[in-house]
Amino acid sequence: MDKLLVLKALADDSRMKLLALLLERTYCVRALAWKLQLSEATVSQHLKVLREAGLLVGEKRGYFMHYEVQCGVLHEMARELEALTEIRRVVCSPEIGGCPLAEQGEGHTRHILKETRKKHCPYPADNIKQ
Amino acid sequence: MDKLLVLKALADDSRMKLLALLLERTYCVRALAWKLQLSEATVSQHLKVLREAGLLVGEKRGYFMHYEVQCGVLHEMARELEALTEIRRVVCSPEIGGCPLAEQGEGHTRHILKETRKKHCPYPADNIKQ
DNA sequence: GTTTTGATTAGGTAATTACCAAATTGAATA
DNA sequence: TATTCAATTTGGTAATTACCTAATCAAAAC
Repeated sequence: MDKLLVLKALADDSRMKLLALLLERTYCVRALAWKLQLSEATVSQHLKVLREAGLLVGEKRGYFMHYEVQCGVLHEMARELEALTEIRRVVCSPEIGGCPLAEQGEGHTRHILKETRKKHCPYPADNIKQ
Repeated sequence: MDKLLVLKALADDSRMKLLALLLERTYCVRALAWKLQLSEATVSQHLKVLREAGLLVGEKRGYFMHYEVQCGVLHEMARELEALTEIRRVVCSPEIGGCPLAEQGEGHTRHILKETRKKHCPYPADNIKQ
């Protein structure tokens, strides 16, 4: 799953409406266009974006396309957002083993010298350039 | 929470990276710009988008801004995606009480007459216009 | 085989977005 | 009070996107 592609697909009002409609039942493109007050071409393009993100799978039945929402991708995406929140903050605690940032070679150690900056920005100006 | 605003904010690679970085710890804008190889102005604008979506809250401490990721909004967003998947399909089942779509005045009843279309598109062409 | 018809693609436009350099802001310090 | 400096805003550009109409495609019906 391409996380970014899915988010971009979801980040549009018309496409969210299409998903919601297609979750409820099957609609032909003309019906979707009518519901959203858009041209069929525009709807078709939105459906393509959703398809390319993996959120829809289409199948032609008779005259009409039948689109099915891939709930699995929605679940996966939700899980990805949850996973983000699980990132824990790195904190300096000299008492119990020093500062994990000091070893990263990211210029953090310098701050220990400059007290005023230590508390504020782990990347002071004179440490970033170059 | 403006769902669409949050999705739009998340649907960008740079902004996702900013969130991930800021979840781990505080960075000054210059540090973020350096990490992402973007100008400080650009990063500042991305931070604004994230702020306006409610994903970040900033506080000035000394010279520097301290941004905090609002995990609550991420959780909410994840929950919204889950909620989407909970939409259940409406199905016609004449045996147990007829067709729930027939009463919606959406032109569904007509399909019962046109057998070939009934199975495919609930909105045939001649039923949509106007 | 030709016609019909739902869906897609092509071509073009207006609006939005991502980016940068330069100017501005405003809190902290000297 | 004046200066410093991180962050933001402004102004401008190139790329992307959402939308339309018209043309094309492909399956079904005749």
